[in-house]
Amino acid sequence: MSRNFHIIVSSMKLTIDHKSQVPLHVQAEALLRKLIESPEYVGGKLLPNEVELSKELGISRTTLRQSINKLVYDGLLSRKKGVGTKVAESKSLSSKSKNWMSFSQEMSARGIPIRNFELHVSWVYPDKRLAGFFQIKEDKKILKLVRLRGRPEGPFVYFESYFHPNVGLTGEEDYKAPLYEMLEKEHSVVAMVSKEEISALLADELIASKLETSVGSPILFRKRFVYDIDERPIEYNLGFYKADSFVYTVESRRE
Amino acid sequence: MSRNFHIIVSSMKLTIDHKSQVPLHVQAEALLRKLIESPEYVGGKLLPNEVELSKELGISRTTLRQSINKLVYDGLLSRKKGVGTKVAESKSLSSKSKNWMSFSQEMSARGIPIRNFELHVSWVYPDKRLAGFFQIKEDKKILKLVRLRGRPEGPFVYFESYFHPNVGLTGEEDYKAPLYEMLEKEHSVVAMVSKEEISALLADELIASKLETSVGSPILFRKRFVYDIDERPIEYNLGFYKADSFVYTVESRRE
DNA sequence: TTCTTTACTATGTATGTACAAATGTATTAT
DNA sequence: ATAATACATTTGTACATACATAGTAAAGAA
Repeated sequence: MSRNFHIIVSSMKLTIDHKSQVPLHVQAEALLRKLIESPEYVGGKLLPNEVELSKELGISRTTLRQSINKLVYDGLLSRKKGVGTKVAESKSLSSKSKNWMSFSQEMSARGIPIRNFELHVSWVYPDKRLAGFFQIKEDKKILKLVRLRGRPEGPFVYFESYFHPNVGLTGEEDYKAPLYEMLEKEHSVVAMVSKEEISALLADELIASKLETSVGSPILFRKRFVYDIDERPIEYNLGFYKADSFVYTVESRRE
Repeated sequence: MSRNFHIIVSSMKLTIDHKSQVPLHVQAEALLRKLIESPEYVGGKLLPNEVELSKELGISRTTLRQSINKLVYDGLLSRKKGVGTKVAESKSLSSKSKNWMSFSQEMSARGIPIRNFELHVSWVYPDKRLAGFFQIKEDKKILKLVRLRGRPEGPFVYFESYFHPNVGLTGEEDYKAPLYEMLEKEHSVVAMVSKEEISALLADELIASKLETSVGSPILFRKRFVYDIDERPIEYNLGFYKADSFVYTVESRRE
């Protein structure tokens, strides 16, 4: 007989599916992430102890600890020997940070009219890096979207985007409209988490010609990894910004 | 009979002491940190596999994995199933905005030793921009802090900081310690909000010479405005990062 | 050759177990 | 009352073990 392992918090039922392909410690981590959002625990109440919780979820204490460790490392939980585990007081400000916007939203928020200079849609084989990010095989084609956008006077950003096959894009969509809105309405894909890496580099010939600048001019380079609510990868995005016409802003607040 | 567990790399003998009070996984982590600094492994050579290595060190595979996991999380190692573990190619540093950390905290969290190459403290008249930000008159001197910091091998960031007079800095403080902690403890000033503008530029002569790179190389430029709990300005900070050794990361989550 | 199958290697996932150490609480002795 | 002691609780450390899965390479079939 197959039991159904779960935990109920704020009349919300969080379960672990032992038949799922998703590793148990990943499921447990996702579950804990939701758990610690609930008002019951943000107040500083201790979580159920590890032995209890592992029993409730039907996983071993070792596996559970694997998940907890990650959250501790991320600064979401804090533990004390002999006491217990609770939501960290300085619960990261990531959730509060408001920089979750699509390009068009970012621009219109600044009052800048957008123009699309180029737009190419194609199906390509992922390289190792992409296949790794999307967790797919390299012989499975994915949608590639290349966009050159900017102000009426001229382009200032060159995008290269790749999308996970499961997102269900056909390549026939209207890519002039805000992308994430379209994904949500037409494909029921909700972009939830975005991880970005920002660095600087010099324009090579391709980038320089696209952005109508000279080789060796400074470029703000942004890699963006977008995930849905279950931390599944949706989009891999490379953005090359002309540094003299774009500034990336971040606002963070300690809690 | 007590065996002596160790590993030899670059004629350096790294050992694990089973009689020590320090937990084995902590010792193993420290050992691996040294190990992966050696030229043998930075080249991309695979580390000994987990089963072998755990035997050599006289610890269980589980314990060893605990150490490796942490280094993977810190971005120092990368693993591939069926292949092995090696030093991550882009062993470049990154800054996680979500944790609201000072430079030294960011670095020490990643196990990177910091070195201060230069440190200059002076009192200067603010220019218009600074006076405007701090809401003070231009004839009121403010504290200027210039720092050149980086890894033992060489500097990778050049900071220019200015502080509001009301913060109460005398210029005699210990600026090698984490700055915001010191402000909080000794001057009861709590940094709360940080607004950052990130862009790219080319190294000019000053920056190039300080960062030991060439004129025209790509620099990640970060302006940082720091405010206290009442939104009063505390610090104005300019950071010039060598782009090839620093990546700025942002993680955001929609609510 | 070229493709397929097979074997091997290394990491990934998961469990069960045992004892250590820190903390808080209840009990007892002074 | 106060201090010392004992006990229960909870996380921390550590091990042995088993099987799953991805990647690589060698052997075999077309």
